[in-house]
Amino acid sequence: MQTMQSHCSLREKQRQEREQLILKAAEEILLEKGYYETSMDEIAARVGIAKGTIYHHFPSKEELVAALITWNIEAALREVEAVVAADLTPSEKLDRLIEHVFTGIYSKRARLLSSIYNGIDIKRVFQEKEHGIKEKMDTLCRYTVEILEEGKRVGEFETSISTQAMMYAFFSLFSIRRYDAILLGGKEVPHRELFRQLRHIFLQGITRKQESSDKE
Amino acid sequence: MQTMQSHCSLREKQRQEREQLILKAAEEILLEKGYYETSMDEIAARVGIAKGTIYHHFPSKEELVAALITWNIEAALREVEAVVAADLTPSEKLDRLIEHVFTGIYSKRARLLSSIYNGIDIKRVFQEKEHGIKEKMDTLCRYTVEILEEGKRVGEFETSISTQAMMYAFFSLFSIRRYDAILLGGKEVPHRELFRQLRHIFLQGITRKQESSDKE
Amino acid sequence: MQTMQSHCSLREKQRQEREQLILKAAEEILLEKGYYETSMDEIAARVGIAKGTIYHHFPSKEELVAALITWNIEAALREVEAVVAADLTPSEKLDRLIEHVFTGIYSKRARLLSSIYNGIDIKRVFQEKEHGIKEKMDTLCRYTVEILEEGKRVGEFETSISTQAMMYAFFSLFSIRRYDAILLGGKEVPHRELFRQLRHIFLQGITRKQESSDKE
Amino acid sequence: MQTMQSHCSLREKQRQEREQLILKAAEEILLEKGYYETSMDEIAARVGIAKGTIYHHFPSKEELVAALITWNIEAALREVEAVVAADLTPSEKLDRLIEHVFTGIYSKRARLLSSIYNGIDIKRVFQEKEHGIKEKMDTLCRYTVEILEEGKRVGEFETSISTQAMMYAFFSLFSIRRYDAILLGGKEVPHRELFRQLRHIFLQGITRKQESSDKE
DNA sequence: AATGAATGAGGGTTCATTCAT
DNA sequence: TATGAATGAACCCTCATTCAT
Repeated sequence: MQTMQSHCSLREKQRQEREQLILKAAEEILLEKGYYETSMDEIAARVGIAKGTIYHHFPSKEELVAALITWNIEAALREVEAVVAADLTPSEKLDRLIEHVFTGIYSKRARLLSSIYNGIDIKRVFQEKEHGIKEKMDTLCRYTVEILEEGKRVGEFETSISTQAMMYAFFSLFSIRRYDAILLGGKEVPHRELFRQLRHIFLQGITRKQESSDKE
Repeated sequence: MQTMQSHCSLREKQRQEREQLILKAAEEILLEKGYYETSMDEIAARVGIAKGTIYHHFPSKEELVAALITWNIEAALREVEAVVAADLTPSEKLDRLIEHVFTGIYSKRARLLSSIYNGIDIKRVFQEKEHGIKEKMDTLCRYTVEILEEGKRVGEFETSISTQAMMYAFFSLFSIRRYDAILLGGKEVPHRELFRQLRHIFLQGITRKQESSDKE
Repeated sequence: MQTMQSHCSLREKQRQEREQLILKAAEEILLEKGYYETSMDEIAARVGIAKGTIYHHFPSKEELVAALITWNIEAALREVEAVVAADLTPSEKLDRLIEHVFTGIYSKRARLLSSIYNGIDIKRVFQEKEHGIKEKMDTLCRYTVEILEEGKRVGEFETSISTQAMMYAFFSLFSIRRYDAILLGGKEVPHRELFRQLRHIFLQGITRKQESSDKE
Repeated sequence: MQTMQSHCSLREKQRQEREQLILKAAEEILLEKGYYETSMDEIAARVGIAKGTIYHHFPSKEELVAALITWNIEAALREVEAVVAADLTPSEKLDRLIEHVFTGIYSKRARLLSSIYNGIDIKRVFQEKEHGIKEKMDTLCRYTVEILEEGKRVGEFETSISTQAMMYAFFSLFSIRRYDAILLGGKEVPHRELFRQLRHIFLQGITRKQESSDKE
């Protein structure tokens, strides 16, 4: 029985490892080529397994991508939770969050999540209840909203700006890499510096000023 | 001769009308479904013509989309030119530009242009010289850069923030609608108000302050 | 009435001229590209008329090609008839015929006819009765057969070789250009000399020898 | 290991068999209808497989045909090599070669090879280096040239006829079946006898004569 | 469980032919 | 009658998914 146990868990472990490899490969290719230009063949080839094997782990291409997204969102969620739980002022928390966004933005995760919200691509996967992607995303938002509203309460953030607008501004940071092609034209950028300045713009934009602000 | 004239121009007019119809339909479906999920069949069906007819107007799906993009960029370019040429302070110019972006953002144009920079999708079309899309995009950027740098010169914008960073921040406004699904959750928004606030965040973020700014 | 007459015949003349232009253009492109790679669009473009106009002269692409073939075969037939009617020995007649073949082979006509018998391409057109292509071709053959058999009667050609075999050998001369690509490899040939030698091989091959020949 | 071996080779064997079936079917239809009238659908249907399956074996229609041609040329090459290596006089070698041509001519191979040099059809496939078709064809020619020139050296063939002309005459034998439709008119022929006589014409045509030859 | 060949619906594209102007 | 835009069937090819081994 024990043998069977360990046998099973070994199996299970191998299975999980394999699954990770598939997700890894899928992520890479997805980032390189996008959803539609990524074929199951290529994923299988990169992992070094047969195409059919992927279907033992994921029932369809869409589900594979959904799993990938779920996995990434959960990771993001954990990070955000840590930030929220930390003993910091709202400004500092937001700062950390932006740090994560940017560190991530030039890393795989954010680019993947961004490429996913690339609008139309895989939209349907998101709406489907089973993966709870929407729910997790909502939780993620709620945490951020909490920080912002706490910031307003303690007078750090401008109360005349709706939290929703702040959220939009915050999320728009995720999309920044999309404009590399236009704004860089091939040149390299010192990412850190760019990040520092963008963070400044954003924080400056939402920070509370003594003598009010926009009256229009 | 007159007959020929009018005959020709009638033909030509009909041709152009049809072309517009095709572009219109393509734009709609493209916005709904994205590049890959949009089939020539469906476009034809929506216009109410045969699939082959599309190919009398556009040599390929890619070219059809390229035409659509070109058309939209040119329109944007004209608007930006008008703003640049106007007798306004840099702040006011930028304000107008953002106005356009937002008016557009909840219009087809910006969503289309945004969905285009969706990363990988139609990238190749962009690089191809013939359409001059890249060039027009560059021109568009240059205009914006001019406004920003003029603003720095006259002391309206913060000189310690690189123009590039400002550009990134500005362009990120284009992507805002992508987060509707997460941040709205189906609710409607008072777009005008959201726009006003986002504009505020952005302008506030780049505006020059008396008592310094970036403390990091 | 007379006016109408002449009016009609003028019309008719113009019509015929137009038809010739179409046939001419079709012939050119057919020779360049073959049947399937030749499009009605291209033919119309080369003539400088609208595609629809071709259909006022020829009910279909196949019929257009059939007309072209018929036209060429009739011309060939006239030439052969002239040779047959001339006051020459069978050897001399055959010589003239070969001359025609070769002069033609490096001319449009033979290449066209050859490209047509390129096997499969337009086979069906040939079988169709209406154009009488088959009949004309048969007539053409009969003339040649007559020459060969007369040659046998007067002792010029080898009687132990069947006329049919001679015919096959004779016709095979038509296909010679097909091997240019392999046998020339880009080099130019002195066609006249090549022709002279091939004629020699053929005539030598069928000429009567004193001491018989192949017994096997 | 054994299992894997046999497993692999079984797979591989099946694969090869299937590939042969596809080539077989393609050959048949190609001969019946020619390149352009042959559709992948029909090939698949004749084999009794799905269209997509063909693409697991050949990356495109052109490549499928190229494979077919390559296969046939290689077979021809082997035969020719055997003849060349044999201990025979040039005349005898040529005789054997013609034998092959004719045996083949009423077999699939020669008809296919002939239909291929049908001018424009599949030309491009030939020029492409990868298949080495051109090279193999050249080798094939070289062998034949060797025989002819050896024959001239030993006084069997007429030195006043260029080897090139002989080659043209020789190759023209390949095209003979094309004239069946005209020269046979549906009747059957005793192929052996026809072959004997054509061979005679050809050999007689190039054989050295005591009392000169070409009188022009 | 792993394999990878087979499937077949679906996509983009071409082009002979039709037909309203 | 000439035009050329519209048509739509047919083609080649791709790829997510299935299934026999």
